[in-house]
Amino acid sequence: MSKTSRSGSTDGDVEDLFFALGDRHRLSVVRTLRARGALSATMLADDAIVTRQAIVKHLRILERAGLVSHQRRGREVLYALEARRLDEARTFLDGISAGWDRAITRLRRLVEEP
Amino acid sequence: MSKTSRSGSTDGDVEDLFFALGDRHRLSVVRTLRARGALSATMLADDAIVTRQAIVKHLRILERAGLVSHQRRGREVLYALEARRLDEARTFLDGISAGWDRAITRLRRLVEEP
DNA sequence: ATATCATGCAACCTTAAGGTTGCACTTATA
DNA sequence: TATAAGTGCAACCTTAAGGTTGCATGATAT
Repeated sequence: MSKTSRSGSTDGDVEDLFFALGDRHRLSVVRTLRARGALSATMLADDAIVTRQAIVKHLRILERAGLVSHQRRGREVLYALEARRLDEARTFLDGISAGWDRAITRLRRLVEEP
Repeated sequence: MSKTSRSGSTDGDVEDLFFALGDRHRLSVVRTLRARGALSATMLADDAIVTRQAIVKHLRILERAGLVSHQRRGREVLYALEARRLDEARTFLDGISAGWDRAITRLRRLVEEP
Protein backbone atom coordinates (compact mmCIF):
# COMPACT_ATOMS: atom_id res chain seq x y z
CA MET A 1 0.00 0.00 0.00
CA SER A 2 1.17 3.54 -0.61
CA LYS A 3 1.88 6.08 2.08
CA THR A 4 -1.78 7.00 2.34
CA SER A 5 -3.91 4.94 4.65
CA ARG A 6 -7.41 3.76 3.95
CA SER A 7 -8.92 6.98 5.22
CA GLY A 8 -6.72 8.85 2.76
CA SER A 9 -4.98 11.29 5.10
CA THR A 10 -1.91 11.12 7.31
CA ASP A 11 -1.29 13.10 10.47
CA GLY A 12 0.75 15.74 8.72
CA ASP A 13 -1.94 16.08 6.12
CA VAL A 14 -4.55 16.83 8.74
CA GLU A 15 -2.28 19.35 10.36
CA ASP A 16 -1.73 21.12 7.02
CA LEU A 17 -5.43 21.03 6.35
CA PHE A 18 -6.48 22.77 9.54
CA PHE A 19 -3.52 25.10 9.46
CA ALA A 20 -4.63 26.23 6.02
CA LEU A 21 -8.12 26.99 7.29
CA GLY A 22 -6.87 28.78 10.40
CA ASP A 23 -6.30 32.17 8.79
CA ARG A 24 -8.98 34.77 8.01
CA HIS A 25 -7.59 35.63 4.60
CA ARG A 26 -7.40 32.02 3.50
CA LEU A 27 -10.89 31.40 4.83
CA SER A 28 -12.00 34.38 2.78
CA VAL A 29 -10.31 32.96 -0.31
CA VAL A 30 -12.03 29.64 0.23
CA ARG A 31 -15.39 31.34 0.61
CA THR A 32 -14.85 33.41 -2.52
CA LEU A 33 -13.85 30.40 -4.59
CA ARG A 34 -16.85 28.58 -3.28
CA ALA A 35 -19.18 31.41 -4.25
CA ARG A 36 -17.71 32.53 -7.57
CA GLY A 37 -15.94 29.48 -8.91
CA ALA A 38 -12.38 29.40 -10.27
CA LEU A 39 -10.44 32.67 -10.03
CA SER A 40 -6.90 33.92 -10.54
CA ALA A 41 -4.71 35.38 -7.80
CA THR A 42 -5.09 38.80 -9.38
CA MET A 43 -8.88 38.58 -9.32
CA LEU A 44 -8.84 37.42 -5.72
CA ALA A 45 -6.52 40.29 -4.79
CA ASP A 46 -9.00 42.82 -6.16
CA ASP A 47 -11.50 41.93 -3.44
CA ALA A 48 -8.92 41.52 -0.70
CA ILE A 49 -7.13 44.08 1.45
CA VAL A 50 -3.74 42.51 0.92
CA THR A 51 -1.45 42.34 -2.07
CA ARG A 52 -1.58 39.86 -4.90
CA GLN A 53 1.67 38.36 -3.65
CA ALA A 54 0.13 37.77 -0.25
CA ILE A 55 -2.79 36.03 -1.93
CA VAL A 56 -0.37 33.90 -3.93
CA LYS A 57 1.31 32.76 -0.73
CA HIS A 58 -2.05 31.91 0.79
CA LEU A 59 -2.99 29.97 -2.32
CA ARG A 60 0.22 27.98 -2.05
CA ILE A 61 -0.65 27.02 1.51
CA LEU A 62 -4.17 26.09 0.49
CA GLU A 63 -2.79 24.01 -2.36
CA ARG A 64 -0.25 22.28 -0.11
CA ALA A 65 -3.20 21.33 2.07
CA GLY A 66 -4.98 19.98 -0.99
CA LEU A 67 -7.82 22.47 -0.64
CA VAL A 68 -7.34 24.13 -4.01
CA SER A 69 -5.78 23.18 -7.33
CA HIS A 70 -4.55 25.41 -10.12
CA GLN A 71 -4.76 25.23 -13.86
CA ARG A 72 -3.24 27.51 -16.45
CA ARG A 73 -5.56 29.22 -18.89
CA GLY A 74 -3.70 31.38 -21.36
CA ARG A 75 -1.67 33.91 -19.45
CA GLU A 76 -3.62 33.55 -16.24
CA VAL A 77 -3.72 30.82 -13.61
CA LEU A 78 -7.08 29.79 -12.22
CA TYR A 79 -7.48 28.37 -8.74
CA ALA A 80 -10.44 26.23 -7.78
CA LEU A 81 -11.69 24.51 -4.65
CA GLU A 82 -10.89 20.85 -4.15
CA ALA A 83 -13.88 19.67 -2.16
CA ARG A 84 -12.72 16.15 -1.41
CA ARG A 85 -10.31 17.57 1.11
CA LEU A 86 -13.05 19.33 2.98
CA ASP A 87 -14.81 16.02 3.27
CA GLU A 88 -11.65 14.53 4.73
CA ALA A 89 -11.54 17.28 7.33
CA ARG A 90 -15.13 16.51 8.27
CA THR A 91 -14.32 12.83 8.57
CA PHE A 92 -11.47 13.67 10.89
CA LEU A 93 -13.72 15.74 13.13
CA ASP A 94 -16.18 12.88 13.20
CA GLY A 95 -13.42 10.66 14.52
CA ILE A 96 -12.53 13.08 17.30
CA SER A 97 -16.03 13.68 18.56
CA ALA A 98 -16.77 9.97 18.54
CA GLY A 99 -15.08 9.55 21.90
CA TRP A 100 -16.79 12.52 23.42
CA ASP A 101 -19.45 10.83 25.54
CA ARG A 102 -16.85 8.61 27.10
CA ALA A 103 -14.61 11.57 27.87
CA ILE A 104 -17.31 13.66 29.55
CA THR A 105 -18.30 10.67 31.65
CA ARG A 106 -14.78 10.25 32.91
CA LEU A 107 -14.47 13.94 33.69
CA ARG A 108 -17.68 13.90 35.68
CA ARG A 109 -16.57 10.86 37.58
CA LEU A 110 -13.26 12.48 38.46
CA VAL A 111 -14.72 15.80 39.46
CA GLU A 112 -17.62 14.47 41.49
CA GLU A 113 -15.59 12.03 43.52
CA PRO A 114 -15.32 13.07 47.21
CA MET B 1 -29.90 39.18 18.76
CA SER B 2 -26.51 38.83 20.36
CA LYS B 3 -23.23 38.86 18.52
CA THR B 4 -23.54 35.20 17.64
CA SER B 5 -25.48 34.36 14.53
CA ARG B 6 -27.97 31.56 14.15
CA SER B 7 -25.26 29.03 13.40
CA GLY B 8 -23.62 29.96 16.69
CA SER B 9 -20.19 30.97 15.43
CA THR B 10 -18.74 34.16 14.04
CA ASP B 11 -15.96 34.47 11.52
CA GLY B 12 -13.30 35.01 14.14
CA ASP B 13 -14.55 32.01 16.01
CA VAL B 14 -14.11 29.78 12.99
CA GLU B 15 -10.65 31.16 12.43
CA ASP B 16 -9.68 30.42 16.03
CA LEU B 17 -11.18 26.98 15.76
CA PHE B 18 -9.17 25.87 12.76
CA PHE B 19 -6.07 27.67 13.93
CA ALA B 20 -6.26 25.66 17.14
CA LEU B 21 -6.44 22.41 15.21
CA GLY B 22 -3.63 23.37 12.84
CA ASP B 23 -0.75 22.31 15.07
CA ARG B 24 0.52 18.77 15.62
CA HIS B 25 0.93 19.13 19.35
CA ARG B 26 -2.54 20.51 19.84
CA LEU B 27 -3.97 17.79 17.62
CA SER B 28 -2.14 15.32 19.82
CA VAL B 29 -3.61 16.89 22.94
CA VAL B 30 -7.09 16.68 21.45
CA ARG B 31 -6.56 13.03 20.56
CA THR B 32 -5.27 12.21 24.03
CA LEU B 33 -8.17 13.96 25.76
CA ARG B 34 -10.53 12.13 23.45
CA ALA B 35 -8.98 8.77 24.29
CA ARG B 36 -8.28 9.14 28.01
CA GLY B 37 -10.77 11.70 29.22
CA ALA B 38 -9.98 14.74 31.36
CA LEU B 39 -6.30 15.29 32.16
CA SER B 40 -4.10 17.96 33.72
CA ALA B 41 -1.36 19.83 31.88
CA THR B 42 1.23 17.92 33.87
CA MET B 43 -0.23 14.56 32.86
CA LEU B 44 -0.38 15.64 29.24
CA ALA B 45 3.22 16.80 29.39
CA ASP B 46 4.34 13.34 30.51
CA ASP B 47 3.36 11.85 27.18
CA ALA B 48 4.52 14.81 25.10
CA ILE B 49 7.98 15.79 23.89
CA VAL B 50 7.56 19.39 24.95
CA THR B 51 7.47 21.08 28.34
CA ARG B 52 4.48 21.44 30.61
CA GLN B 53 4.53 25.16 29.94
CA ALA B 54 4.29 24.55 26.22
CA ILE B 55 1.31 22.28 26.83
CA VAL B 56 -0.29 24.97 28.97
CA LYS B 57 0.03 27.46 26.13
CA HIS B 58 -1.50 24.97 23.72
CA LEU B 59 -4.34 24.35 26.14
CA ARG B 60 -5.01 28.09 26.34
CA ILE B 61 -5.30 28.24 22.55
CA LEU B 62 -7.59 25.22 22.52
CA GLU B 63 -9.69 26.81 25.22
CA ARG B 64 -9.86 30.15 23.40
CA ALA B 65 -11.20 28.20 20.45
CA GLY B 66 -13.76 26.58 22.72
CA LEU B 67 -12.40 23.10 22.10
CA VAL B 68 -11.54 22.35 25.72
CA SER B 69 -12.69 23.58 29.10
CA HIS B 70 -10.94 23.40 32.45
CA GLN B 71 -12.09 22.65 35.93
CA ARG B 72 -10.16 22.74 39.17
CA ARG B 73 -9.98 19.58 41.23
CA GLY B 74 -8.03 20.09 44.42
CA ARG B 75 -4.57 21.24 43.48
CA GLU B 76 -4.75 20.14 39.90
CA VAL B 77 -6.61 21.54 36.89
CA LEU B 78 -8.32 19.09 34.58
CA TYR B 79 -8.89 19.84 30.91
CA ALA B 80 -11.60 18.12 28.92
CA LEU B 81 -12.82 18.15 25.33
CA GLU B 82 -15.77 20.36 24.42
CA ALA B 83 -17.39 18.40 21.63
CA ARG B 84 -20.00 20.94 20.61
CA ARG B 85 -17.26 23.01 19.03
CA LEU B 86 -16.13 20.12 16.88
CA ASP B 87 -19.66 19.85 15.62
CA GLU B 88 -19.59 23.53 14.74
CA ALA B 89 -16.43 23.01 12.75
CA ARG B 90 -18.10 20.21 10.85
CA THR B 91 -21.11 22.38 10.14
CA PHE B 92 -18.82 25.04 8.75
CA LEU B 93 -17.15 22.57 6.41
CA ASP B 94 -20.57 21.43 5.27
CA GLY B 95 -21.33 25.01 4.32
CA ILE B 96 -18.16 25.36 2.28
CA SER B 97 -18.48 22.16 0.31
CA ALA B 98 -22.13 22.87 -0.47
CA GLY B 99 -21.16 25.13 -3.34
CA TRP B 100 -18.64 22.71 -4.72
CA ASP B 101 -20.52 21.26 -7.66
CA ARG B 102 -21.29 24.72 -8.93
CA ALA B 103 -17.66 25.78 -8.60
CA ILE B 104 -16.24 22.80 -10.48
CA THR B 105 -18.77 23.33 -13.24
CA ARG B 106 -17.67 26.91 -13.71
CA LEU B 107 -14.03 25.94 -13.74
CA ARG B 108 -14.63 23.34 -16.40
CA ARG B 109 -16.58 25.79 -18.49
CA LEU B 110 -13.78 28.33 -18.26
CA VAL B 111 -10.99 25.92 -19.00
CA GLU B 112 -12.65 24.05 -21.82
CA GLU B 113 -13.71 27.13 -23.73
CA PRO B 114 -11.75 27.59 -26.97
C1' DA C 1 3.96 22.68 60.54
C1' DT C 2 6.45 21.43 56.69
C1' DA C 3 7.96 18.96 52.82
C1' DT C 4 5.80 17.99 48.44
C1' DC C 5 3.50 18.39 44.17
C1' DA C 6 1.06 21.01 40.74
C1' DT C 7 -0.01 25.30 38.90
C1' DG C 8 0.93 30.37 37.77
C1' DC C 9 3.83 33.98 36.22
C1' DA C 10 7.49 36.35 33.80
C1' DA C 11 11.53 36.91 31.04
C1' DC C 12 13.69 35.48 27.23
C1' DC C 13 14.98 33.13 22.75
C1' DT C 14 14.43 31.41 17.86
C1' DT C 15 12.08 30.86 13.77
C1' DA C 16 8.46 30.96 10.61
C1' DA C 17 4.09 33.32 9.31
C1' DG C 18 2.37 37.09 6.92
C1' DG C 19 3.17 40.91 4.19
C1' DT C 20 5.41 44.38 1.06
C1' DT C 21 8.13 46.17 -2.90
C1' DG C 22 10.62 45.94 -7.19
C1' DC C 23 11.78 43.79 -11.29
C1' DA C 24 12.05 40.05 -14.80
C1' DC C 25 9.49 37.10 -17.73
C1' DT C 26 5.38 35.43 -20.55
C1' DT C 27 1.27 35.86 -23.11
C1' DA C 28 -2.30 38.28 -25.46
C1' DT C 29 -3.97 42.23 -28.05
C1' DA C 30 -4.16 46.87 -30.45
C1' DT D 1 5.84 44.77 -33.15
C1' DA D 2 4.98 47.48 -29.39
C1' DT D 3 2.27 47.55 -25.37
C1' DA D 4 -0.42 46.14 -21.81
C1' DA D 5 -1.80 42.52 -18.51
C1' DG D 6 -0.65 38.67 -15.62
C1' DT D 7 2.43 35.74 -13.41
C1' DG D 8 7.00 34.40 -11.16
C1' DC D 9 10.95 35.34 -8.34
C1' DA D 10 13.79 37.31 -4.72
C1' DA D 11 14.98 40.37 -1.03
C1' DC D 12 13.47 42.28 2.87
C1' DC D 13 10.71 43.61 7.11
C1' DT D 14 7.78 42.96 11.33
C1' DT D 15 5.50 40.37 14.56
C1' DA D 16 3.60 36.50 16.74
C1' DA D 17 3.94 31.45 17.31
C1' DG D 18 6.19 28.04 19.80
C1' DG D 19 9.26 26.85 23.21
C1' DT D 20 12.42 27.05 27.31
C1' DT D 21 14.01 28.13 32.12
C1' DG D 22 13.61 29.80 36.80
C1' DC D 23 11.06 31.00 40.55
C1' DA D 24 6.85 32.22 43.18
C1' DT D 25 2.43 30.72 44.83
C1' DG D 26 -1.23 27.63 46.34
C1' DA D 27 -2.98 23.04 47.89
C1' DT D 28 -2.11 18.34 49.96
C1' DA D 29 -0.69 14.81 52.90
C1' DT D 30 2.25 13.22 56.48
